[in-house]
Amino acid sequence: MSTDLQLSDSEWDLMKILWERAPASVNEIAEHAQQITQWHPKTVRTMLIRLDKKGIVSYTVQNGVQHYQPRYSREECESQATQSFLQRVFDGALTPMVAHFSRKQKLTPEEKQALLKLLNDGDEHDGSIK
Amino acid sequence: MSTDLQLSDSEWDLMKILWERAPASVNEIAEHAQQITQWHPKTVRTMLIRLDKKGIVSYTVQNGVQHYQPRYSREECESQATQSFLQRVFDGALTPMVAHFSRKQKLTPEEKQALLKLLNDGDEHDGSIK
DNA sequence: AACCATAACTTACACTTGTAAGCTACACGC
DNA sequence: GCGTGTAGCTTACAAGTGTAAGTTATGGTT
Repeated sequence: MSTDLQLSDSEWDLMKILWERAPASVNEIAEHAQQITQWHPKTVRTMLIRLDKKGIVSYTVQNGVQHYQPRYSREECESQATQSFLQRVFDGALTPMVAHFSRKQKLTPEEKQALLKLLNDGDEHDGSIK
Repeated sequence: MSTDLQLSDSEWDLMKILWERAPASVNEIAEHAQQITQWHPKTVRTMLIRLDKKGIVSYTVQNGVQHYQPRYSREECESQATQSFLQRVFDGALTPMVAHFSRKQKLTPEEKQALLKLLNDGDEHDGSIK
């Protein structure tokens, strides 16, 4: 299942809009897209058609107008993308990536706090060290 | 500077070989590549030519044979890739990505330990909370 | 019934990527 | 000097992406 879910850069931008406001007509989508990008409405439609062919979105017709919606949650797509990114760049491991960030001082104190909290919370509700 | 550095999937695989054994002849590279992929040596050459055109690798000629080498460190490329990945998928923030991982229980206890250590070490040698 | 606006469908075209094949030129061995 | 094997150069071709334009069909308005 979850056949592929490889989204291109632009597709991500488009999907983000869909996840927020689906189901939406092409016009609604194109309108919101233009607040972020320079896409012509025709471009938006083409992209939606392609996403549909790839099985990533679907549409229903309401009052003779197509309303598109994602077939996968943002979470699912994030998961796929993260996996394949980590695989590609860091050979599959998360730690080196964060290490990288840490080294480069790209972490704000707030982020550090958030991460620490996350990790500690996780510990509690998991608890096992095998 | 560092013009672009967007590497494709296959290019990453190839670059990983280069970072390990550069400078290396096409044959050496192709040989190592075949332990990982199914690439024909001609394919490897084509990829190197393209990477050269993109300014990502360079070569010197030794005994009439080209020896290729990266023009950017793996770190630099990782940095770029991570930035653009986080931007694309998580709107630029690292925390949600790790959160995502955490939720999905994808973190092994070892990874958690490593991450905690990282974050704490970072704190010490940085120390400032603005 | 005819017309017009708008939605939808079909087609286009250049660039990138994956994956090489074919041709050429030089270098070494006879 | 001539052939033969490699290294390198040129070309190819299909799928995917970015970015639409052109054409048709359909529903609402007079």
